[in-house]
Amino acid sequence: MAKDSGPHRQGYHHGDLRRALLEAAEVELAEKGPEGFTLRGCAKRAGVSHAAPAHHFGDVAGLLSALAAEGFERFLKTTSARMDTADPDDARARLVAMGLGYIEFARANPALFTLMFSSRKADFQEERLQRAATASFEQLVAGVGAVAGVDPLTTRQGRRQLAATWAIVHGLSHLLLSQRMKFLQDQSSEEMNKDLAAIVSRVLG
Amino acid sequence: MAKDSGPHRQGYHHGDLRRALLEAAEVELAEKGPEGFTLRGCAKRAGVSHAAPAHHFGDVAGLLSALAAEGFERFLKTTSARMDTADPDDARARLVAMGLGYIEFARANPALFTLMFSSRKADFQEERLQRAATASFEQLVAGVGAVAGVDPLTTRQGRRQLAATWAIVHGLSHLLLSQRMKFLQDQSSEEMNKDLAAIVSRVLG
DNA sequence: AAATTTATCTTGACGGCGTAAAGATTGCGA
DNA sequence: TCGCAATCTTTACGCCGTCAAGATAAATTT
Repeated sequence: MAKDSGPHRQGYHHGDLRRALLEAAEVELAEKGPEGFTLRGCAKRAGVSHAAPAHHFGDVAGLLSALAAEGFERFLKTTSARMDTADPDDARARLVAMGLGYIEFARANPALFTLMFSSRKADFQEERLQRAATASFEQLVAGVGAVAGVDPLTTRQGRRQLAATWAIVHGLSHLLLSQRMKFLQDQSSEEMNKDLAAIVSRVLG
Repeated sequence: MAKDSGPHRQGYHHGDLRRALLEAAEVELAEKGPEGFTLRGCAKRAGVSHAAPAHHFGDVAGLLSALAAEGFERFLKTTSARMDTADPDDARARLVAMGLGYIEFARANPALFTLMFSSRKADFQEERLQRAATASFEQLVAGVGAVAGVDPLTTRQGRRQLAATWAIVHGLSHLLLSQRMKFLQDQSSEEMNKDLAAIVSRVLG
């Protein structure tokens, strides 16, 4: 009687509802935006009752925290992959590449990025989320440290360099996502990417 | 029978409910955050029924749009006042001052700033909001133009300078508001302000 | 293999939300 | 003064998140 979808869902029990709900939540987030997101909508997408998510995630904050944690894990993969395309001996080029990966992730996953950086709907005390977010931060610290030659957190100049690096890539990401940089976004995609690369490498240089 | 609060509210009619609702909305926003904000909460704060706001603002988006418009108007005043504390002949110093005013406003009005820049709950097609936001943008363009010597929107280098300026101050504002720059915020307030000034003036220099 | 426990999901209910419609009250112009 | 328009309240609807209780399936024990 149950309509199978994939290897799971053979009736009353789902099989891997946790995974299905996370995927449904990402779609819900992308389609409705972080403000229109609803738990019941996720349940409907996953084909279960509105109260089913509670058992796996407790409440809506639990689901969004898990999704945000996955977001940071994927975020780290994206920036790492970008870094590895640069000359391994050129710390500055690697940091610039990481920054461009930061912006790339934001543009490719706007709703997820917003959840990760512009929302209080996720609980950043939750362990997995905290660890994933910290790992991304530490990658940034290491990247700036490789350029500066010291741990940026230990010196005043290092902290300033760290803050400037983070702020420029985060500011560009956030302003692009909120559609406020029309003067950049009205251009062709290649032109804009050239501008972004030029801006980031100038500020980090 | 009616409990007077101020010169208005003499019974069934309020007197200046529109103004009272805007003030209530700002308090509601500051206390509950942009996510916990409710229209009924605003009405309760203003001492009217939950459906009263509809007549003045239509729906919740109308109220938040009006509040965001006021936010941008105050924002422009803040940045303008900051600019005027700098040497009138030093375009760069004036731009840096404006950027620090940008950050200052964000820190002084976190919930309002979030509504203005990180929310889709306001309708940016609404005329007054659009005009107020545009005016702030134009001030930024003029400030960068005064440093560059040309209209930044007309040249590639100008657009990059404009984007970098905006991104650095906006990125710092947003990351500070979301409590993610602990390595800056753990310091004393004066130390942090010195860092912010150094970062902004270095990027704009 | 049967019985029992545990995990998973559904159903139903509650209060709070935004909003629409209809009624009550007041201010204002004719 | 009378009638109209503006302002506010009341009531109602559907949707939301969450809780509690029940149904079902899987796992474990005997």
